[in-house]
Amino acid sequence: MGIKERQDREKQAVHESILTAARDLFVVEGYAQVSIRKIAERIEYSPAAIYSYFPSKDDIFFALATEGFRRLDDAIRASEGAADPFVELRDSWWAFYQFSKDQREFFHLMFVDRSVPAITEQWQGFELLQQMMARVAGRIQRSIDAGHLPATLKPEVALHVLWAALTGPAVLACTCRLAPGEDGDALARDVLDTTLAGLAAGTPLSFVPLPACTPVASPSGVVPHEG
Amino acid sequence: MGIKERQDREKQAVHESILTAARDLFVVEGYAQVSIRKIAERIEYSPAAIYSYFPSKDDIFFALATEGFRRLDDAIRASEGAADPFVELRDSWWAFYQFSKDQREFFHLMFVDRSVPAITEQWQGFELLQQMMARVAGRIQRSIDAGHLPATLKPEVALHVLWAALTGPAVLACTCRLAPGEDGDALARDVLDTTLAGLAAGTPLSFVPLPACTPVASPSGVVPHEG
DNA sequence: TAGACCACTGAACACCGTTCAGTTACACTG
DNA sequence: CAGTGTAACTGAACGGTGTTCAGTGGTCTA
Repeated sequence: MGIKERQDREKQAVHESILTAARDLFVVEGYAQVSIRKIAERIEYSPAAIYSYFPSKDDIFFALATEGFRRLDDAIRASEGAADPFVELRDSWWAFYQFSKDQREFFHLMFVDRSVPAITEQWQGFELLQQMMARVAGRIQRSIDAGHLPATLKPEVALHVLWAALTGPAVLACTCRLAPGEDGDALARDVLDTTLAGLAAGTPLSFVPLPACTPVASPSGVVPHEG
Repeated sequence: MGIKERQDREKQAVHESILTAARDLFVVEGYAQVSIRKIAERIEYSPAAIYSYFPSKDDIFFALATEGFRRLDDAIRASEGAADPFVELRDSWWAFYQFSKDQREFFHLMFVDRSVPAITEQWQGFELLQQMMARVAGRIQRSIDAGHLPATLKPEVALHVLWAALTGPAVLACTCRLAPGEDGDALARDVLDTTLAGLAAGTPLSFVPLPACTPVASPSGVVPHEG
């Protein structure tokens, strides 16, 4: 009874072809330029057919964002191998930044675009993300063990700090917000080295309340994040 | 001969009302939800009338982004006053982060949204931006003079590093990319303190070439930035 | 072979940004 | 005051968007 299998295979093939068409279009033209009709034309189906495979356009790009995390994982794993654990840690984050340049549209989808919903445990790429983070956290731990970073540093805190700090220059480059003539690579490198130096300096993190900061009343309404 | 003046005033009033309507709509609903037709309905003009005042929708939001820089400037100036120059410097960047939370949609327009074109010297807010940067650079200089930061540090380099690093947590919060349950404020504070500690540690910046990093061939095509 | 199922289509809906011919109200000129 | 020119403004349209839905046609099942 291979009929069901063949049908499943065929469905899967169309499913894949939609993703391939969407990827091909958005990698060169960006999210905003990709329409359901263009995807449909490319795979030689009617626009309506796509809705048998994905509930909405955003779901197609959510799937691509998930693929983006796999690609990022590959890039970070490819940066393994340096003898010095601290150099290897630095390579991880340089790979993260390089990913934001080389896979610009994927990066935008994963970290910038608001039409991609927030990260939750339910998301199918969540486990991969955790594995990826665990891998980098391992490199941080080895740097601690080797004495490059203070023993008081929690790897997961350092991980988030590095992640957030490096996201900055990556986003600025990705959204063309660098000052005219500014060197994005130099900026990213400076941010990376400064953050690593700051972590090495052993600043207490996530514990001290902010002293003497300008008090700002923040309206704490729940901000829905675009439908 | 006040006729021309009155007409100019009236034109200016409509011009303002368009910006006001656009601002009111996008502050609560976000850029994507604001349409020319909604703005037109709000100011009780036909959609086509708006094109007598702004060449395109993007130009309306470009004007609002410029206004956003004025608001950011206000927020940073309001953070002045701490006795210790290093605390005042820290307050500047905390104000920057708070701005990204309190004026979420403005921040998004200014630093994240790709439909806002790249910053150039021709842009009318460029001078304000430079003044704002000079003000913060002055705070950095005072921190150097007071011995909180090394004398070898170039204020403008430190400025860009802080800017880029703080943009990271702000963007992650703004685009809902924080891990479930993650405290955005704590992350921003950690990034800020780590970066300041890194700068204080006197890491050489913008000079050393990257040693032992994974070589990545970057396709250096000019990436046009969405029409 | 009859019937069920389901992938798929064509047409439509309600939007969008933008353009343009044409109207209308107003200021200036003779 | 009458006529003219100008510029603001409108209504309708164009070509696009994401999405929905009734209907069709082919394939598999009983």
